[in-house]
Amino acid sequence: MLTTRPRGTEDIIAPEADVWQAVEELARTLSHRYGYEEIRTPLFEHTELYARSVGETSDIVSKEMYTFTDRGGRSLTLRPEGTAGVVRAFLENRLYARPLPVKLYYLGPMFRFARPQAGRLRQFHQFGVELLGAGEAAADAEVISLAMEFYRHLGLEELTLRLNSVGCPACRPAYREVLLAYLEPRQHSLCADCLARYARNPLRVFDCKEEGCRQVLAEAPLVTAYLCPECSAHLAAVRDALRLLAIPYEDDPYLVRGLDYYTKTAFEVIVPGIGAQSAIGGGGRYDGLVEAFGGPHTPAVGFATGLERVLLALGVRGKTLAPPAGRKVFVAAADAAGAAAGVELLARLRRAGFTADRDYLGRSLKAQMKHADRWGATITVILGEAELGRGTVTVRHMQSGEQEAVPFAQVVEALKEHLAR
RNA sequence: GUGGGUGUAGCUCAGUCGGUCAGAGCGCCAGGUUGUGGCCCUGGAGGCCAUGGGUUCAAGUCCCUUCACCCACCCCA
Repeated sequence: MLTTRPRGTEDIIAPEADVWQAVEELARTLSHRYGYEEIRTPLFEHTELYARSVGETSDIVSKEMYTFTDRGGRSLTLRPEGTAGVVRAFLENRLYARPLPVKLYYLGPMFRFARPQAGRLRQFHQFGVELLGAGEAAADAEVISLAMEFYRHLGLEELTLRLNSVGCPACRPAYREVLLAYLEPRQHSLCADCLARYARNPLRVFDCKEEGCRQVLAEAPLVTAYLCPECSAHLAAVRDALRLLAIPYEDDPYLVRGLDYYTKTAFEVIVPGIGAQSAIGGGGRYDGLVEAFGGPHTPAVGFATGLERVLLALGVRGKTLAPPAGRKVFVAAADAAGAAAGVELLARLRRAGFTADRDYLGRSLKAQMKHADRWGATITVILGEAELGRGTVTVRHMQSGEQEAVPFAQVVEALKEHLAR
């Protein structure tokens, strides 16, 4: 156990770590471009926060939280998702007093205690945005637009955007009754899981893939048919806005997100080929959450995407992000005198912005050359008594194998020219 | 929480009906070059064959336990 990482966690090591950096950089760049600013909330919050926002009956709260008691006897929970913490911070820091809407993005680890499988870890990473203080359908469309742009920049294709509305406190309760009335005489056809859902959160029966349940659902009343005029108009407006942005989508009346705080818009992005967990991102509107926490009425909409799943999708398609520009210089020493002179040269190269390294194992020149090659040096500078006697260094271009003598004092300048291209 | 699969060197894997079975390729280190990488040749390091039991004269090789990983269900990112 000493050398084994906890189940469902991963070490991210180069070269994969480079891909992570590229993806994260894209997330930040795009967010800023859309006017979002970063928010860094704690990795753990009071357990109560999640219980009251995500919902007691949700799977996340009922069986997936990493909850612990600290030494002060408080119940804390490692964040299972980002929205609750952002909303808490929005209120605690009185961000509602800032010019609305407040646009925030976050990037970091989330924790959920579930059995790991393809695309599912116990510690995973999300990039998400929250747009608080805007109730217009255009806001929903913007959030979706940012999400789709993120995927597009990464080169992900074959994505499907699924769209639905889950109603609001004005219409959902009534629909819930209608649905319950429909399901009640058909309980015998439902699977065990759905019977539990029927009792706790009937909307989620729509998630079921069991044949029996699907047959029952085929005739079931759909939430979209029972939306109040406001929700109905909102959904239509979101569709219009998406068409205006030329973002393709599919209406999915069966899409019901598992978190209690969603109202109106719910959406999900699906990608094929990454296993059973094909949703790489999702989000929706939560117009009542801020108010439920005692804040001012603040309609809001957000989105989050799982970075592990994004990387999976990238890998599946063999897409690779551009590697960092090669400016790697290795300083090799032919002898002790060269090694001494190389120390100073190495420092100069690094100060000039080069990625530069040398040998620290006292290895032969041959071994140093081999190491330089494996390391990916574009240029190796060779130093020895012969060069020092002439006041030069030998610059070897690793790809072509060509070498030239460059005056010791002008090495940095010469390499800048060589590697400028 | 449930089900299925897997677990031999750093990596990918061979190991036949239990009896030289502890191996290969790649990688790593070194030598072949006296100051020079990529190809080639040679040599070397590295494994309580996941773990703990059991069966047997004898077990990576059969049986069971545990753990881990993978995949699927649940659910979601």
